[in-house]
Amino acid sequence: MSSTPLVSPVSNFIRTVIDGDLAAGRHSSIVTRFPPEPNGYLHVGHAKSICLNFGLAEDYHGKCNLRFDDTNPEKESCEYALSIQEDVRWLGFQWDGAVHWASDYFDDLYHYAVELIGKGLAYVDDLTPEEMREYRGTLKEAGKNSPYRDRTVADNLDLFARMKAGEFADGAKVLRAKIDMASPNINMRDPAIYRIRRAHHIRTGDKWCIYPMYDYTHCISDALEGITHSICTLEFEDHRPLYDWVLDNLSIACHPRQYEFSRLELQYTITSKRKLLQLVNGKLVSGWDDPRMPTISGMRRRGYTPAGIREFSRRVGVSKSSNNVDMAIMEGAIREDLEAIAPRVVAVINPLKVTITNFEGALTREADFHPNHPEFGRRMVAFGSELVIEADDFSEVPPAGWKRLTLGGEIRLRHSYVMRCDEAIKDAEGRVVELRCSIDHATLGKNPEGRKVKGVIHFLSVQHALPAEIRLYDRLFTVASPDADKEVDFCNYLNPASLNVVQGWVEAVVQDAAPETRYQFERLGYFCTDRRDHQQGGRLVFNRTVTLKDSWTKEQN
RNA sequence: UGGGGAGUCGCCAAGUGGUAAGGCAACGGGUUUUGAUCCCGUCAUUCGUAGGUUCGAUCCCUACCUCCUCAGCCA
Repeated sequence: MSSTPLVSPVSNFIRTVIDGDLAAGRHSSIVTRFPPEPNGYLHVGHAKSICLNFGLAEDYHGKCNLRFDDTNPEKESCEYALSIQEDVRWLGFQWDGAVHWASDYFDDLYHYAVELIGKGLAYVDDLTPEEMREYRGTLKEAGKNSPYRDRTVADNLDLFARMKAGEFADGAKVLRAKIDMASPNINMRDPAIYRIRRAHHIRTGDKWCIYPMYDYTHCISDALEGITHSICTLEFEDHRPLYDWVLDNLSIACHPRQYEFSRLELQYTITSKRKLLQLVNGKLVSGWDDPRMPTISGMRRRGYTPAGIREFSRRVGVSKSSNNVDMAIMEGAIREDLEAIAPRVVAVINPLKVTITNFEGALTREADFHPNHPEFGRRMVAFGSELVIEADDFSEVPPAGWKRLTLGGEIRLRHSYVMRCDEAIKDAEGRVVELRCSIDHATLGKNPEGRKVKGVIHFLSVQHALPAEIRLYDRLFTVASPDADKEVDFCNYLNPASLNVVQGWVEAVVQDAAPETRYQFERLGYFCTDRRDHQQGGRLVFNRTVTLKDSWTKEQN
């Protein structure tokens, strides 16, 4: 039931390119692709890429493929591939046709390699990895040719066939593209395109002992699928000449064009797969889907909505400049969606007992689930002689501008009576432990006469409320760029208060909520029943997705 | 002068040789039985710096400055 905002797409350089290609007749429609390696869980950066690629296909009435770049069997697993598909679908996208795999093209890739060898454009090299690094040169010095570079086509053909046949040990030889060891672009200094690796592949099993490299595979896979615009992040800019070189030298008619955009950097979080893995392995978070994680599964569990994440992606746009996106943009996008779709309900997370001294004759009242959407329905708001309110809503010595409860003061109990606090009862240490209050029986559903009551606070009738576990999340790191300093381990910046679990009370209507049900707890924020631990009709567990905007607290600081 | 990129409001980000969109944030004000939402208003004489071309430059040219990125048989 996510809302679909009727907003126009934001202009960006990729759309400009597409518009030009379409206008010039270079393509009649576009085909994009989202090409993850199934070696980990997707994060918010991938979410941006998904929204970009699938979004472009939608906007231009084209197609978008999901293709797994599964050319490094040692790192890949079916579990990852499955989670990636689930994440893409959850975000609200559907790939064109069946899922594609680079491994679908292993035979083609092999034959194209043979074609390259036949043209004298690839050779089998016996250099060790260390020797290869030495021969490669440096950023400022040209490399030098391998002594094996001039093997004959016949020898290369024979050697490559034997590599495939398993005659050589892992790492003993590689197939290299023969380009230019003096190129200022290191990617063009005879890059390896096939290596020998006896590893079990999740799809081809033990059929192959040689596997193609990314640079060689990606462009051919794109071409084979008829991709028109191959969009990736900026670090592949230097690889584009190689992408083009491979396709220019092969008998493939299709030549997709690669475009690069800057990867997303979100403040107070990290998106490095390696570091995310470190958090999981080090048990610093509960798992890949810990609600504090910037993974898609983590954001989902936290309560972020697909429409909210899509809107976030639209708002941050696509460019080539490095960025450091303010969390407020994400939170704003999430709140906007939740504001429209989340039923309102009451919860008290830091309870203070209130006794109503003149309860006799008090009534209950119906209240809307959403102030601007009567179609969401209504529910009864229970009242009782014993209530709980937020401890924060009472102050003996209120600061200037206070609109909440204070000794002798009146407030409106949301959806109920106007209440006055007559007495504060304290414990031995002087802490307020209970309030004795009285209600104005004439104020149910109407304003009191002769006076204005500004403040409104929420409450729950103890007798009717249900206990619930409420998990309050804050940012995972204490600094905006936790991994900016290479000298300091980002774990030093973990926020010790990123998770605060409290026992609170909720309205009984939420009792039968299914996992992943979203609510606004009035005046507190948006919450979502936990996917894993919440039990419908049983143990109630809520995750705080995001707080409400709070101009009062902000003003106090 | 190794190659490749980027520099427009606090954070994102359009834009074009014709006189700086939008969003987020912020700040005022109004409505409100959520200090929420909603509504109204304010928020870059200026586009990294310095020159040049031009009637006119953020956009073209030159030089400079800053930042990012590349030396896996990873992707």
